[in-house]
Amino acid sequence: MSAESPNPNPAPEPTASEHAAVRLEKLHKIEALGIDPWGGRFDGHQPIGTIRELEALPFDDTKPDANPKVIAAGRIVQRRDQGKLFFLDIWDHTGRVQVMLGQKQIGDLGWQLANLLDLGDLIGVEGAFGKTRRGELSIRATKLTILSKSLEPHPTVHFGMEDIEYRLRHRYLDLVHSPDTLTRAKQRVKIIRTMRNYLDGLDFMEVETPTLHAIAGGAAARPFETHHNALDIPLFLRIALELHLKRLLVGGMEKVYEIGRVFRNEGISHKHNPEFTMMELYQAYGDYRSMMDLTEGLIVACVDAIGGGRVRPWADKTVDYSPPFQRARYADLVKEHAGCDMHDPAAVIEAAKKFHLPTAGKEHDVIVNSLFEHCVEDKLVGPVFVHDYPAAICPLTKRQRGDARMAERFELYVHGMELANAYTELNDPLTQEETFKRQLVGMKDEDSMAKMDHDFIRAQRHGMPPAGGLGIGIDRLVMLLTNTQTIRDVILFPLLRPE
RNA sequence: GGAGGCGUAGCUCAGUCGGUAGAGCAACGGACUUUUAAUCCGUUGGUCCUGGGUUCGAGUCCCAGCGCCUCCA
Repeated sequence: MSAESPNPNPAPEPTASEHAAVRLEKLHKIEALGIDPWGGRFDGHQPIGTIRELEALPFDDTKPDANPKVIAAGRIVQRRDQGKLFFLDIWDHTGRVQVMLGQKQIGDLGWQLANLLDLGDLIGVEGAFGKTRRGELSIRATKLTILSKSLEPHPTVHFGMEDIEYRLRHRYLDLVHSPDTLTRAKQRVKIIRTMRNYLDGLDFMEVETPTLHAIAGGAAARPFETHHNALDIPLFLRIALELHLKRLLVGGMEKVYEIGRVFRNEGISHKHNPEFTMMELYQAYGDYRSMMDLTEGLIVACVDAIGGGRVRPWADKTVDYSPPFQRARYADLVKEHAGCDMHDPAAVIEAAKKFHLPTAGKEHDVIVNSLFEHCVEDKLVGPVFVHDYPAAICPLTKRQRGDARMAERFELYVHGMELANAYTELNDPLTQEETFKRQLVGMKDEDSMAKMDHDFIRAQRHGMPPAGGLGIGIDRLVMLLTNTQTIRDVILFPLLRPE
């Protein structure tokens, strides 16, 4: 980093609180005992969830070895001192368990260490597992190891993590203290893994394509700009995976997919994060109808994978993911909700005016689409495949054989959210070149779905197979399946303005 | 981009009409070897988001800014 451009995102200053000072002092006291407060390798511990599954036995003080020995590691989340006996609750991502630290049981040095432990410290314990007199599953520690000292105070168990901003800026604490956050993170992993397994089972090949693009195409979005120093060229972070995956179709990869991050330099909302995860797949010799079947199977597999049935809650409503999903023609929906024939220019303009939508200087299909967005989208409960889109807003899509005004495309909607987008891929480089040019005329870059990409056209000119293509927004899928109304809670570290 | 809401102790929150900055938990000191939101006694802890303004006096009212949230485009 050059001297002229200091780090624009400096980390916030460490807390200069009294709490931090007290903990630092304890750290030094631990060091004075000859103990490394930062721990090290710690072998043999089991997940706490697994330990809890052991059959619980009553303690028998006369035979301390009678109960099974366990080793656990976790974060101290609660502490109840009882004179010369401390009860600690330690937590790991699989559960929580009580630990008993007795002065007699853990020895002199162990007891001195025990007195220097705080909420938030990571410890390892070894001891017999059983129940207390009150019936609480506990590890009666005979050995105590500190694995890491926390120099900052942690939220208390029963009054923590209410403030949304605090949770987002301290996601590591949120994971510990908000069970839903950890559960969602695990469900997200499961959904993505299910998707991979499903596609791998269909002989799709997973690939990785570049994130840095010379031309950011494949979607209508403003890209992030960057610069490569050695080549001295501008580069853009990708806004879609599409154009490289299609090049691979030309290369003979007949079934190909990628799950990866895309970046769009746009506003932030409960449905939008500037970087998000897309799954895109392409299947040679398929079309948008075969994509519908695949989409349905894929989504149902994900629904089944996280359990809880196919009728799932969404806010105060529900969504039924039982196949087959409903199908509806775009034109019929426009007719039903906007009250006009989408192929009748005069009727479309009249309808647009009725809903106070701008029409000046806009192409017919663009007006139709704004009618769709304004009148139809919110009413789509779904899951519903909306199919056969106006061609002009689909520059990468093959036109219908009998009606060039329409494109072979569908989107899958659930409660007004676009969950999937698919089409019969345009593989005719001559038409492709035209639609790229046509999109460019009188349109701002960020509004255009297509930017002239000569390298892509050249690839297509070498013979791209007819194909079906599908894109699924992973974040929105996870939102829907985990009943999470904001994208910030399905992304562990959503973008926030630096403090 | 527009409108509204919120911002007070480490955390969760009160704070009346503008009149000494509060509680619970956490922390600190003490008692306690079967507690479990342990209990009991005592103590500490504040840039009231920031900067202006009005006022004898501002957490409170006004203006501007920052951050987050919600809704709208």
